[in-house]
Amino acid sequence: MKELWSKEQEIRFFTEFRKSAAPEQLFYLSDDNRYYAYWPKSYSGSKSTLQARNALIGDYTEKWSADLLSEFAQSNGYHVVKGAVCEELGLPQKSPADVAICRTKNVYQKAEDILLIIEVKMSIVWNWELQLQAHGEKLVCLGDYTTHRGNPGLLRSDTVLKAIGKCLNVRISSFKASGIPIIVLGNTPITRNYYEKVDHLKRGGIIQGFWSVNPKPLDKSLTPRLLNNGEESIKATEGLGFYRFDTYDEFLKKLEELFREEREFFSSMRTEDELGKFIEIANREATYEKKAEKFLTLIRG
DNA sequence: GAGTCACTCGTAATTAACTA
DNA sequence: TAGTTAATTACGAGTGACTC
Repeated sequence: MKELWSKEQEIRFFTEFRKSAAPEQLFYLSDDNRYYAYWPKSYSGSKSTLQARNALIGDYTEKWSADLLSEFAQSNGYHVVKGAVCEELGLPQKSPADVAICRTKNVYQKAEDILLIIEVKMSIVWNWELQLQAHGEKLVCLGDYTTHRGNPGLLRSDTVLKAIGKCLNVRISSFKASGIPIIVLGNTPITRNYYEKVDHLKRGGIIQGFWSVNPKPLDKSLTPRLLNNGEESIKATEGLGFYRFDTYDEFLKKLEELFREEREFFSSMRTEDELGKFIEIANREATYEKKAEKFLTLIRG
């Protein structure tokens, strides 16, 4: 049984990379010689911007996401591919799919063998202090993302926009992309400003969901911790464009749902007269599937 | 070795919301 | 209406991987 994102995963990240990286590569060093993962909001000393950690986080979270999907893929006879390349779908070697579920295990994929594309946008969510001690070292959690200056993962508008851009690039690359679902996988909520936008993206068939695999991004004290806008971490948006998973089973269920039905993305800018004609022609076909096929052929013609 | 790109995150600048 | 605070956007930073 796989586990979703939690403090445990972040401890593993720091523990793993501390074997090969100096504390200064993973933590900020404050004026009073303390190592912080993020600058605490209460800290007022001199600050720097840590860059050496970025690529490590990207790599770690992509591997972790691939592992999270591996059981599901295997049980269905598919493969999880990290960094899948498919020129046809606008996924060149320079900007491959972070993770994909495919029919084969090759990095180089044909469009028809790709079943799901996943864009991973994850960060370190909590703040941590590395305490060096005489006998080893200790990681102490200092608080959730409301307590530090960092704005992790999908809480950043530019991260969300970048994810949308990449997904859109795949969608418009080829008609072969129109049946492949695309998911943005994160470990934070999204900001209120994007609630309606992610729902529109889902309804429009561009991105099938912004999924958070972090069940408890906020620490709760005896009284529930509220965000500035007066709400706790959001479970889902109205149109399910954003969805937070609380258990691995729930995640599996949603994945199965995604694979169960074949979908077709289409977009167009046609006059009502043209659309009416297309519908009339398509309606002459015998079955709903045939009607849809005919309609899509006409609209793409 | 130069150039390009993508990674994430700090912060300046801008916009929105609130208060007196 | 002006001043203040909060929220959001956009830019640019260092690094490693990659290509030529």
